[in-house]
Amino acid sequence: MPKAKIKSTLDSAEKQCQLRGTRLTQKRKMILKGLVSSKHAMTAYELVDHCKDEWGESIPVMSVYRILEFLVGENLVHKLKIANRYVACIHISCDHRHAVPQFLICTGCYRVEEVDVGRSTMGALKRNVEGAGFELVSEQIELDCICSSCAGS
Amino acid sequence: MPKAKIKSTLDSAEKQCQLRGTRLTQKRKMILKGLVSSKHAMTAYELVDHCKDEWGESIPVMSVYRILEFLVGENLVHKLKIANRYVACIHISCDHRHAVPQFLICTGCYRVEEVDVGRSTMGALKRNVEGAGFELVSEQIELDCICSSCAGS
DNA sequence: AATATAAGTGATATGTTATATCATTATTTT
DNA sequence: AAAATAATGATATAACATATCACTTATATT
Repeated sequence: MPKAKIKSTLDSAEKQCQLRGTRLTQKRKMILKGLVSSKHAMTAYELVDHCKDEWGESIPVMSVYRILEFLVGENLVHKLKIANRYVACIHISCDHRHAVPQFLICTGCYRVEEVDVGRSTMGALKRNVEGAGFELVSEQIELDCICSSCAGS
Repeated sequence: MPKAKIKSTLDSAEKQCQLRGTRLTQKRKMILKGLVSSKHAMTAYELVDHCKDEWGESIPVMSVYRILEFLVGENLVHKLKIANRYVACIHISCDHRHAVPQFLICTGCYRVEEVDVGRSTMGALKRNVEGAGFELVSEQIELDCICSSCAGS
């Protein structure tokens, strides 16, 4: 991802936080930057290492988890539960509210693509949920895949 | 689940293993029984406790993980990755191959319902996968929900 | 039946992911 | 500046999972 795009994404994130009256602190920005810069979903511990290696910053893992929790709450980051990893939301720059996300997660390298689930598709899944007397808590589809690069090797 | 149904399910599982030339040993049967008897998805450690409490059997957690791996391989048990838990397949008794499963997982009590995803719905999700140059590895949809009983309280 | 082979299980250690709790520091409000 | 609130650090531990080697049980071969 080009530097300029990263910067504008972080600026956009900051603006969104300001609007909501929350603060994108330096540490939070750093974690978000780590995720925005990566095509791959990362664990909290990998982010600790990344901050140390890339910027010489030692952030305790507890803080990273808290920061991730904050970023998820601000809709800037998604937690991928099937992988126990985190990715930046691809919609940070385009302010608008996005549709239900479908995450394609490479089980080889954890590269992630985020696409939109169509309304009718989501409707069908939701009808199954309601038909069983359940309520959907988290509107997010995660699928174990392999990316072209991992499939080729 | 009524005792008779549990027994017939285990018998069916045993038969399927025989056909494939694999063995449903006593320990494996015990773990499967634990899952078949439960409406709730369970962790490996919970199964250790269950075997101890219910049948006075001490099974090391390492063995439980191995047994779960076996049972998943035999399509008798599903691993729910978003919950780090396991559930018995609902199709053990009805020999036939089932469609792509959609798991509705209560985040409150881990009660699970397994339903079928419609062909067209799955087709739409798959097109998204292929459109991004990925390949689906595991045909299984898991959704975080709340069950009626947990929603009521 | 005795032996060889393979499959299954036990024991031990350790790795990975995540949370609880209390202390400290930084920011905002009064 | 003091008080209140928010954020972070430090430490400990819980929860989930795998690696490896030893031992036992079941199956196949002689």
